Amino acid sequence: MSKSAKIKSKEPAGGENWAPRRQPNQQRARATVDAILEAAEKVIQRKGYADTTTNHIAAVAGVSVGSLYQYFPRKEAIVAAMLENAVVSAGDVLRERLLSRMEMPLEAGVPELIRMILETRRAHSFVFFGLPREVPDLRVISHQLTIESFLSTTISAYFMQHREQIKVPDLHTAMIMCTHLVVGSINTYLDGPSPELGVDDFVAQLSDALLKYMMK
Amino acid sequence: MSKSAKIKSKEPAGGENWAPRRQPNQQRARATVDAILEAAEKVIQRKGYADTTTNHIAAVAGVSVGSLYQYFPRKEAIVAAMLENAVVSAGDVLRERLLSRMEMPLEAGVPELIRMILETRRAHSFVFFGLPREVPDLRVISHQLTIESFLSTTISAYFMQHREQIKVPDLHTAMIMCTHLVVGSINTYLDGPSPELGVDDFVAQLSDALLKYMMK
Amino acid sequence: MSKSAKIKSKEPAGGENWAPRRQPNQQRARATVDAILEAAEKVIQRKGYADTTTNHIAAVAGVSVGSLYQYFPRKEAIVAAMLENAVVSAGDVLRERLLSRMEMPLEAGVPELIRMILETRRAHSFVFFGLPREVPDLRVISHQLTIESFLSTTISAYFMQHREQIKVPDLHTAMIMCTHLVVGSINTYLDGPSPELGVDDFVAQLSDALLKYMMK
Amino acid sequence: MSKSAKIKSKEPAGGENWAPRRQPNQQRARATVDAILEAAEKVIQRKGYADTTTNHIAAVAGVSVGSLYQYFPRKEAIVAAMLENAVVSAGDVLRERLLSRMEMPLEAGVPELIRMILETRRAHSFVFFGLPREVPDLRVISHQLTIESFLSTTISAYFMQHREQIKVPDLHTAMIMCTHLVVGSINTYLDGPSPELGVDDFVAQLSDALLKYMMK
DNA sequence: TATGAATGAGTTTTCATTCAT
DNA sequence: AATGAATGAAAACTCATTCAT
Repeated sequence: MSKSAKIKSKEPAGGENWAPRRQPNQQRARATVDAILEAAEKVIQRKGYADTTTNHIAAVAGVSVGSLYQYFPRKEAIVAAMLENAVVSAGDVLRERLLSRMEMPLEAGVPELIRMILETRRAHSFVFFGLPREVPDLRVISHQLTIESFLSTTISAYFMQHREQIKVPDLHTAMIMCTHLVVGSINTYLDGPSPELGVDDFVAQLSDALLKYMMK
Repeated sequence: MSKSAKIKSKEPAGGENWAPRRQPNQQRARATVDAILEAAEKVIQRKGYADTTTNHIAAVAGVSVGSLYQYFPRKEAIVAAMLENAVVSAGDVLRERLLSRMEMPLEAGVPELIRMILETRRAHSFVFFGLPREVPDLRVISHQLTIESFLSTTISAYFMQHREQIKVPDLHTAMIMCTHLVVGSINTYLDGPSPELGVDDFVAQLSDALLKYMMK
Repeated sequence: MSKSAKIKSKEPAGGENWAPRRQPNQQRARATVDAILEAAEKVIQRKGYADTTTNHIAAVAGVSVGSLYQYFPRKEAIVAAMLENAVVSAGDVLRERLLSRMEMPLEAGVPELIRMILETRRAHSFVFFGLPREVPDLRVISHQLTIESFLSTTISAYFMQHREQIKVPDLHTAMIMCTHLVVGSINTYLDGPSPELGVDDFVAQLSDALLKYMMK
Repeated sequence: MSKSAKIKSKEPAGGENWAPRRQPNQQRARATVDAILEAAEKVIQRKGYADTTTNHIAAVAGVSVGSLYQYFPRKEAIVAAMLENAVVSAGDVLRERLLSRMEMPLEAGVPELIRMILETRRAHSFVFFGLPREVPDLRVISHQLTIESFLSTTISAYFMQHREQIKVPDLHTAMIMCTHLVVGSINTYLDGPSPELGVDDFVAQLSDALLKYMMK
């Protein structure tokens, strides 16, 4: 039983409610929510989710626990919001940058694409890698929401644009495989301890592998 | 000193102690330890580490909490032991199977290698993927101990054996990159929800990509 | 960090922190603290410190354990607070009463003084005698804080006031000795099982001994 | 409820049984008992009674817990035995030394007596002072058994021997008072932190006070 | 008689969440 | 809307004691 579940549940036991408790439409409220989210990221990053107390988050945010619970019905709702924020913003950035490179030829575009993904992941590293790992109940929503799906779409979209250059018997399979190769390698690369490969080298090699895979 | 005080100063304030508290040299003890480990795997897999209580593990193992703590000084020590067990046994299997395939030509050996790694990982899936994610303090030792390093060595060893067929400017870089590609892709593949690609297809594709990458 | 891990590293590893966790500035809080302190005295007196659980104290105080720990970071902090309270209040009483008797001649003043000390000690008997004995870690602070030092000062002050009547070669030594005689005898008297000597007799005899000791 | 009481009591709930479980009549057994007692003193002195586990005592004694419980039915029985040992041996020493000084005149005998008591107490300091304080349930038996009563008897005996020199209206009261003065002062003296008075000075002053008190 | 593995009730302490003000 | 005191269920861990071998 998770800690939240342990609590004498006053909620009539309906489905989970991940949404913030109220839409903060007023400025003051918006500021409060932001302060909480910021504080949460700071604190959780330092101490880990399990060791972060809502009271501590509230204190760092400069609000009372009561206020915190006004906007987030349970602890997990805070990290859910963090994740959503990050995913949305990262997705926006990615989409935008991709659009302007859609026409780039594969030889130049693939390294660009890889680098973009790498950087986006690194920028939000903690939220993307750390959080879903530490918050068990977040994993469910994480897999749907995570940038993974954005990436998959993004990558596919780009390759579809250049599909006539691609020499593979089954395009769909290749798409999936590309996603695995790109996302997987980047994960392993970023997740490991200090890498034995410079970023530029890594990007170059991965691009090389990808291009060879797809263009005979 | 009161009970609470005991907690503070029990360990002489050195680094963490992951080792089992005593070596069970009698068979009754050995059985207890095994039962605990088995129960732990079962329970943690089902409920997640954070939601698993030591009392529950003990109950499932059919022993008392006291016995549990006789052999594992803290909750984390249990999962540490699980991880070590899995890493060692997986490593053994892998090494052995690899040796008998060392002479296989790349075209046949690479798929074999990939499949072997994939299967080993899948067999111990939870311990390799789930555990280190859920147990923050395990991550440190996990990275050193994890099969990752075995894999890296394993893969490198095989490719070195066939290095004259490999057409890459920098063999070292290629080795590293191969590890990222293999391990990363397999992780992503296994880690995702139900895969859109059959195992055979996945292995075939990954092998294809790898061979192309390394042999022009 | 898991629950157990929290325990280890909660306090930044400095010296013990005996201070109450927060200053109860609101009256509700003040009432809670007082209730806890009262309950603690009652319960510990009856069952002994080692056999008193914080849950029980809280229950008797009519508050939740959580509240208890809001104000007292560890079990020992409760008795530390009790001791400090008692020492301060006893010291105040003693000082005040002594001042109004400073001019009393030795023959009348010494019995007065002895009786005062006896009564003060008896009033707070448990806190002064029992507590420091039962709570090992309290002993350190107890010796500095204890009324012992107050007594020593108090007694010395009075005798210094009348030093011209005192016929001893070394006034300093005599002062120290007097403290030992008074405090020691009173301790033994109060600490024993039912005394074989009435209080009045005891005070008279001790006064007698003291006066003879100091005035030839 | 004390810890021992908590245990599912297999004992039919008769009166306490403080006696060692069996009379160790064989050599090996005697050695075991002694080893346990020695280990107990060493360990308890260092860590305090509450923090000393029976397992630890057994380990230090070089025997198994099982053996320990063969001879001491409960943890407290160990300290009870320690106390009894000390009291008996101290009593013997005291009695013997006193007998040879019975005829000494008060002026020389009183300092001798005081020094004897002081030294005996200091020699067994921990057992006499520390133990009874730390072991709640020991206090009952402690008061009857403690050297206190020996002292009282001892002191009285000596003074009775010289009662014709004593000029007090009520000899009985004086006896009691003397015990309080001697025992109390010595306690306070020994119990305090580093004393401000040398032993010789202390003995001299206390003797002085005593003699003046009793001989006008 | 010795051993030491096993027991399990009981303790301290935490922290998500509520609610009176 | 905000505050922060109060709540209390639950978890990790200990250790006196037992008992099968």
